[in-house]
Amino acid sequence: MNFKEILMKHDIQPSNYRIKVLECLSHYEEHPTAEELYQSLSDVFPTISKMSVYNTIEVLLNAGLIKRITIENNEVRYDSMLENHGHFKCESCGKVFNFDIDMDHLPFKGLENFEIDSKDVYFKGICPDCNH
Amino acid sequence: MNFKEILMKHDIQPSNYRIKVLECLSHYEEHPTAEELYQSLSDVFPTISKMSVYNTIEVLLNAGLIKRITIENNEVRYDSMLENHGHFKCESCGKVFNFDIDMDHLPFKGLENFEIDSKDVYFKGICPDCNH
DNA sequence: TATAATATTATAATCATTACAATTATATGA
DNA sequence: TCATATAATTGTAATGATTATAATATTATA
Repeated sequence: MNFKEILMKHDIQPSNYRIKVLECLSHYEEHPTAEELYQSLSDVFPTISKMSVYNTIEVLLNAGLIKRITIENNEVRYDSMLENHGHFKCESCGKVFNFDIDMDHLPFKGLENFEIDSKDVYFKGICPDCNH
Repeated sequence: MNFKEILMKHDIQPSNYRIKVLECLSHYEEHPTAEELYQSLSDVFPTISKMSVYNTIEVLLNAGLIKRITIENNEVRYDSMLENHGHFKCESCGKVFNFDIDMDHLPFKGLENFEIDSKDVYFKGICPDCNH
């Protein structure tokens, strides 16, 4: 998986920031907030501004390479778009887990004339670690 | 359906504000923001403060009588808890529609040891009115 | 190299929500 | 009924993530 090539295929200049954000979001089970992304990138690029993080997110969102997750009020997280999956948020530790779900076979009805562009499934509860 | 009795059953004093908020949220296909709730209540109670709307929402949320919907970044909406349903947001007109979905038979796996307390399904796309 | 286009930065503004303290209304016991 | 405690409501200010805007730096390309 070469993030530089992915970016170029989408006509986006593969700047270091953009490559690094894609890389961060592709780590399994990582669903950072903009702030957490800023912290991560600061380790590698000490002079980066928070604006650059927001700009980078914006560019990647528009290209459809990443995705916003808004399970909770006041907590916007980001995720890569590698495959369809649901998100489980532990209400105890706050961690967000991916889980497998077949988005093409959800048992819904009543949207016959609607054009459905995206589907999100969010669960909340307690994760095994917190439920010992 | 008597909102006053519902509130009393949950040990909540049935103030006029609380009754009215429950009533607003029980209207089918209404998913107001806090701001929109404030506008609605202002029509009936001209002296109401926005703080009272937030307080009332908080009380009803804690009692499990209403529910937050956070489909989009920066747009928190509220919904009654009458039955399980999914939410479809039209990306053209912004309206949020309910749709039927069988939450007890979602095709997911991988959460064997997780305690699942709530499930939300959010779709986005274009509604029939906007897709003429 | 020169120029245009794009990326990055810094600063200030926005705006929904929250915090907090003061006031008002309601419930309950004497 | 009145006094007091409890809860509800209000007003003001603070918070904090995101956005807007303009200036600067970098990159691409002729």
